[in-house]
Amino acid sequence: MDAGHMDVSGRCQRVAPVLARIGDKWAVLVVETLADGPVRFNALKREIGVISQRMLTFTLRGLERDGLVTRTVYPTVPPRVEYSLTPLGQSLLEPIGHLARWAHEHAEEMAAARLAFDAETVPEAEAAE
Amino acid sequence: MDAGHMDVSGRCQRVAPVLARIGDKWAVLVVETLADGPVRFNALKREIGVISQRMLTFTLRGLERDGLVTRTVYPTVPPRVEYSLTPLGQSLLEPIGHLARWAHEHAEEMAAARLAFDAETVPEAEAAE
DNA sequence: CAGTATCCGCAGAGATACTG
DNA sequence: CAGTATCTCTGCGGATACTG
Repeated sequence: MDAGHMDVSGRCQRVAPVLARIGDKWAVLVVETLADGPVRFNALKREIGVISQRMLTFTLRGLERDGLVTRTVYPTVPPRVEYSLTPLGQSLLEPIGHLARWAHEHAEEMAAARLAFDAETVPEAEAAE
Repeated sequence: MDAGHMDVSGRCQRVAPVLARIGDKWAVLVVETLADGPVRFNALKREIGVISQRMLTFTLRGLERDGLVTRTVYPTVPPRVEYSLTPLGQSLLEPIGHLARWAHEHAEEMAAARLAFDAETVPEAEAAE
């Protein structure tokens, strides 16, 4: 874990898997939803809304594998499975909070930049026609 | 930009595009490489190492569109194009720095969790055979 | 040097149906 | 309720070749 991760420009690439997790379309959403406490599978599904079972299961597996969430099964007659954040998962809330703050504060700037860029690009495509 | 982004659990989804950027396989890498100052296209390519032209161009376009980097063309005989971070792009260095810190500090924990999870899962698959 | 254009393979992701 | 299994389609991402 100390070497063999410098394949890019000399910067430590241990961050790459974390970036991948953060970039995961659903992972952050699930973590955020779990922030307030344990949530059952279908409740999670309902909260997120548009996610498919397959993706939710897949995402939860990944998070569980990375030690970010725990899966607790209550062997009741209607099966009841609760997911909750591990301390590691909770600690992740901090950096993604920073990210969310940045996103919130600069969303307009980015949107404006996009409009400006598209205004510069799209008309050319139309004019070429 | 004030409404119509609450499709998930009531949390503002303006962060989603930012998350997508961060999650972009190459975007963060490019931004980090640009942190020290303007870099030319091929230098960028060489620094990153394994990226294809297509992806580098694509990534740079996206970053430019989002107002994170600027593209400056010097009309010399051998074309010279420099990319550099905008103030917005530089401000992004902060949250991803937090993220990198977290990644660095918890990489071992995550790796251990993975090993434990796989040790729990893989043998079952082998035992079933 | 700095791209653009084209083709292709593979993984991500949704829909659906079935099980314990 | 909480998944697993299968099928499929989209689009990311790489390799290659060509252009200004």
